[in-house]
Amino acid sequence: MTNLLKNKKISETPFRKEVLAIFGRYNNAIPLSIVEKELKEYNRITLYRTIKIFLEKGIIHEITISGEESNYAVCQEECNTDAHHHQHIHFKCKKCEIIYCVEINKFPSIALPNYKIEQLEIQATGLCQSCNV
Amino acid sequence: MTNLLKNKKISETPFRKEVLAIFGRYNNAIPLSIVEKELKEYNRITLYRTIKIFLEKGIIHEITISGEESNYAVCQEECNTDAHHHQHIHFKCKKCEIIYCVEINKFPSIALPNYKIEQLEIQATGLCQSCNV
DNA sequence: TTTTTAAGTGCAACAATGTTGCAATAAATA
DNA sequence: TATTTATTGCAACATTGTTGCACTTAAAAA
Ligand SMILES: [Zn+2]
Ligand SMILES: [Zn+2]
Ligand SMILES: [Zn+2]
Ligand SMILES: [Zn+2]
Repeated sequence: MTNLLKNKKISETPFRKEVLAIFGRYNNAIPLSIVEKELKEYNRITLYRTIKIFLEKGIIHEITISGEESNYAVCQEECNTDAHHHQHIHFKCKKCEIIYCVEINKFPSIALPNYKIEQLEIQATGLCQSCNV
Repeated sequence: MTNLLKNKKISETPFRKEVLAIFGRYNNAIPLSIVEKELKEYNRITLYRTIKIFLEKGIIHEITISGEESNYAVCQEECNTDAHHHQHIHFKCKKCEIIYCVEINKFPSIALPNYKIEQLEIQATGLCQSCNV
């Protein structure tokens, strides 16, 4: 996790390491508000810039759901500035409201007449492993 | 289109009719900035409240793509406050950048062990009918 | 390791976006 | 038409995100 910053060719500062460590402690996507809560003290602007560069460099990716706060989760290693290479869906649990990145082996494909589909992004809602009892 | 407001049980005001007419003139999703451009003069707050109630009542739905302005498109008749009943995907063209609501007859389904999936939302990117030549 | 260079941080100030209370106004209902 | 109810516009505010610039820190070179 630590060498991720070096791998992505951005300076390894204490603040960035700390933010990255927070993401690492969760195995689901988290909103900025949680990052802020976990940081004892921080500069609002620096945090914005950190999130921005993490997104640009493919360190994290953003999950947006209409009417809700954006969530962020660490990317796969292969992601970069130009493209994200995820083979997962974003699953939001209706009960615990946690958003998970769920790996999926056979990604569905759809065809639309006259359209050329290059990429699919899937968001699912329902009950997660813990809540589906 | 006009009686849509009555059907959804909200007051039929000149402003609301005008905003609804703008959505009706497009056959794709549009951002707030286009609505604003089409309105000769308008009150910013009233527009926000109009969009908000349209969303709540299931008159329009919101399409959010990470890092981009939200887009809005008219809903199917069956949509309501509690649930949207769309059988379509959101397709964003890489070239013209327009976002379309594309009807799809066989909606894909996915299964995840231990998860209970209740709803899927799909966003696709590629080339639209016009740009795919 | 020290020096040089490049990048990151924090402050101030600003811009954009969204919200709320309240009085005036308009729409729906009786 | 009169009454009730909902909508609108204003002012003021809250939140979110951005930019320029000086200062500090990290990385690279010597
Ligand atoms: Zn859950
Ligand atoms: Zn993800
Ligand atoms: Zn196109
Ligand atoms: Zn749609």
